[in-house]
Amino acid sequence: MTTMSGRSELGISPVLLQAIAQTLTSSALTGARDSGKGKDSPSVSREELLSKSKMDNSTKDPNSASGIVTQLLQNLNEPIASLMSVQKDNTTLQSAASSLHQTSSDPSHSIITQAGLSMLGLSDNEGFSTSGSSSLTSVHSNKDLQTMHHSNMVISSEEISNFLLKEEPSDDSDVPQAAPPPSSQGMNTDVSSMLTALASQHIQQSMIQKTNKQQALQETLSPASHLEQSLESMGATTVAEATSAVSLSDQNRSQPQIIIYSYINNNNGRGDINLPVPSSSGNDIVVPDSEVNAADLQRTYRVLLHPSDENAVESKQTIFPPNVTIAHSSGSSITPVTDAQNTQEGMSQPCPVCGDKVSGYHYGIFTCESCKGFFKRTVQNKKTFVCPKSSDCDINSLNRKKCPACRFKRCLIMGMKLEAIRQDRTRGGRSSYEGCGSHLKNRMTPLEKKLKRISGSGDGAGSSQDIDDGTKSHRNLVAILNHNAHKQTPSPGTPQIPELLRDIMNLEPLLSDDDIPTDSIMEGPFPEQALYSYMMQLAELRLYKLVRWARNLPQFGAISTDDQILLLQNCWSELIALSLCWRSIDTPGQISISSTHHITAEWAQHLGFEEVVLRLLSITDSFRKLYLDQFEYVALKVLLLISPDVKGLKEPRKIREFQEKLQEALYTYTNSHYQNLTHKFGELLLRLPELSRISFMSKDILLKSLPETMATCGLLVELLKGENKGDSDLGNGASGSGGGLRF
DNA sequence: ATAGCCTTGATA
DNA sequence: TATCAAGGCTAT
Repeated sequence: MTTMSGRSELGISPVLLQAIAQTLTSSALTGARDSGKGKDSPSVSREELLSKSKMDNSTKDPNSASGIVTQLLQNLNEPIASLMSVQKDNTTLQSAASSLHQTSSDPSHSIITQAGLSMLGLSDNEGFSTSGSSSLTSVHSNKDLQTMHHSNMVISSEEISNFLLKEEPSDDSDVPQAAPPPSSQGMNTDVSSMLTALASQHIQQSMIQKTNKQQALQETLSPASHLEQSLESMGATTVAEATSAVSLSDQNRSQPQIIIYSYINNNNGRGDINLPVPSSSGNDIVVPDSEVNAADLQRTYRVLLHPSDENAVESKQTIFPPNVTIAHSSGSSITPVTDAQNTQEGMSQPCPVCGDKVSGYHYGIFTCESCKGFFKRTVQNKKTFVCPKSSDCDINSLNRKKCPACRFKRCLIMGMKLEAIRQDRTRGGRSSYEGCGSHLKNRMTPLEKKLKRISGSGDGAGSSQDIDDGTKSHRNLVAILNHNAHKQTPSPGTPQIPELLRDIMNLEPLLSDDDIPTDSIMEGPFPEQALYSYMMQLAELRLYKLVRWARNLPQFGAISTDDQILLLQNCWSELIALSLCWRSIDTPGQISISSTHHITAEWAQHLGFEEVVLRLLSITDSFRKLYLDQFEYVALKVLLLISPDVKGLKEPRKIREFQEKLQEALYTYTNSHYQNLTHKFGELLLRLPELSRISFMSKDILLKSLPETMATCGLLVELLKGENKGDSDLGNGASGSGGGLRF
């Protein structure tokens, strides 16, 4: 019934229109690297829109879509405008602080909502502490606090403290004096230090609660309650990977530190921990045969990895043991670790490949002497191995000779680096491949040392900009598989990647979280309320990025604006769900909502959305087993967007054509790159309906936990309400202003 | 082929 | 100059 443009039919809300109008008319490629194509989108300039709209106003129904666009374009002082600016200046705190007043006062309510947001990938990618997340902790560095100190705050400290104290009036007394981070000394009257102090207390409390719960649960799963014991009991080998703490002074922006444990489990039991490789499909990892030299192997590896290196945040390389609480003595910080400690830690762990005694840092990880030699021989001599079984052999120091295929696979999974093998075989010297010294990258400042001393625990192993180093498991496997396919295709040189896919890939930087502010209140633990408010702001930002990304997609600009809007309305949550899966591809058992935050099913259960997380985990598993790679991932995203069957499209045919091109590109790519995975293309497409189900469930949860006070602000809320419009007439009626989206 | 030990050489 | 992560050598 909604086949024509115009507000009465489309029912596009002003907020969404404004958002889209802004993003569609702004110089959209800012922040993106040159796509090389310079494809200027055919959309009209803002001036054009404005002048056109003026005419429209005088001659047409002011309720027409373009009329509304005009109004919105002329009236840019809405919340959206300020949100847009958050990316560029430091008013984040201001926005967040002002939102504090709007937040529901029901803490549990907010927790759920916040978690829901996180699940949808709407939280910040870096530096946020979803308070109480058991997988990680955050630290306040001196720098963070200074940044906070200098932030442009418009809200008074009194206001914030009143708010916070009002939220949790009685709890504070229960908390043992969780001192504010020592680095806050001298600023005790600041808002920042006050927030930090409060945050410490809050987070400590929730950590205590969660630890108890998780321990209880964990003990039902395994008799051990401690990390090491637990992993050992599962037959797992632990390895301290990336045991480097953040060298905050070396970074432009600080990140919370996280404890990273790479682990592997041979039991494959209950889906708790899985090898990030298929065990059922029987796809052996086969090292290139003797016609292919090591240089080829490495070249392939690089070719595949290069594009997403730009966008490293998309694929996390850390694996957290699920269902494990990492205990630390203080709720507010973990401890920087010295080089010596890192080395010591690495040396004291068993070899991650076979469990033997570690002899040193070899090819990117700490391994034993034999696995070092094995990896070297294998790569240098271009060995080809095929597992006689199902590619999931157990590898230990006793049987490691039995199956070199699985041993080598495990080397790669654990993060041994092909590029560490020197092609020229020169001896001596230091290597320079990326991550070669990731265990030595800590240079603690005196203040960090102080922090460490005070927090007094040495179990923290952080990772900074090298977060992507180490276990490049999925990528490595994909690289090898890909290489194997190339071997069969005697076409030398770079693999053919359809231009369309390459163009799409070039837009990925638009979705990166690089420009999301990481310095201010969201650093470190923070009370749920403020965190939630701030996350709402970030949620908005991510949705804007989505719009901007879509707008720059090849051919998307040729679609009429109304159709663009419909398509975006239709798929935004699926896109977020899919990106969550991609983020989580290397964290089996966990959904990585950001580079630093991971949700286990258990935690999700605690917060009431276990079902969604389980489904996400399941679909992520299947992507992993299918060796989904980055080109396929971006193609799937666009396929989600370009769906000609959306109701109300003006030009479904045009959209269908685009869809067909895309489908063909993906088909070509997948079939040529994965010749031994003949079912891959179809399997990938078959995941999309499930993604829709997941996103529907997520939206439902989010909507139900949406505080009343948030009812009027933001694109996210607009979209959510639009979803709900059909069932309950939440929005305003036929001609209300700023109501829900109607379809 | 494996794995323990040796040699090398750029870097801190 | 000490370190340490590369490659080399060789008994098994």
